[in-house]
Amino acid sequence: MSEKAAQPVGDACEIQFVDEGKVENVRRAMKSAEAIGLLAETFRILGDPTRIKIAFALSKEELCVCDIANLLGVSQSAVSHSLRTLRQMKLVRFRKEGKIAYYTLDDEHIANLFDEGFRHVEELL
Amino acid sequence: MSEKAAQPVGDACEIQFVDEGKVENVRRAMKSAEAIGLLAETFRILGDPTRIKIAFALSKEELCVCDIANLLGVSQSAVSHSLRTLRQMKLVRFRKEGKIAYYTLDDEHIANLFDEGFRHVEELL
DNA sequence: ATATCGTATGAACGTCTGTTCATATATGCA
DNA sequence: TGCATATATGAACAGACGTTCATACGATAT
Repeated sequence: MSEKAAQPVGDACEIQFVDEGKVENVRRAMKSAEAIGLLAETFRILGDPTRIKIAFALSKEELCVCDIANLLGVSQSAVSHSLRTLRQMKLVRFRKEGKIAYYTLDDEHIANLFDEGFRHVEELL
Repeated sequence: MSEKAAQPVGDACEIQFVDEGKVENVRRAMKSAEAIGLLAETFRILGDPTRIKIAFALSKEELCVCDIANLLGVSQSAVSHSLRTLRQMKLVRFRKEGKIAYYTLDDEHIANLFDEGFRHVEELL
């Protein structure tokens, strides 16, 4: 009998590449695992209707938690939890004035992400 | 006794706004519910490590399923499922040549999203 | 002090999601 | 025709996620 059983019967194309050259190109252009992980995390955080509405609103105006909740029709608790998530990813920042917390976008790039994203989305409407 | 019990005991700031003017500005700048929903969905889809790696790779080169799987060290099945998700959001497109399916990014804007996103992320590293 | 307001947070619950496994389809080759 | 290859897909399971509810915390006002 032949020795083909020596090869682990895993998924297709175990070792060989269809286009070695292209794969090498991509390998060279690939970002660090950390960068990709952080970018995925950033997109994931923005990939929630509540959080993206909040972030988009904050890209237009500095707002307090209370006004965000009313504007979006979401509970104060949900907004606060969402803001914490956005904060942890350094997407928003806040200052406190008495008992009121005013939030803004922390990063200019995020507003650009929205612009670019809407450009993609408008082709789907 | 006073009539303050007439106000529903819900979350803070029931009816009044702290900054009516700002809220109005945001209201005017707000995108349609569909657009926001689609953008959130787009970000959500890209917010997965496997899918973002695939999409990023495809932003550099047209690749077949098999090479993507090997390049990223992910099972063929997982890649195929991921590609379907990306396809449904019109993020990637494919052509078939014999038994091989070659995928590419469907939208230029997505590559720009990556550029802008990495610019944000690099400030966190 | 005590009450109220704006905000934050922990726990809990139901839902959604990504992977794996098994299998199906379809093309190419012998 | 039969077999290997490349890809697609359905079911199922474990883990993650977002909201709600209750409550805590700090600041202001009475």
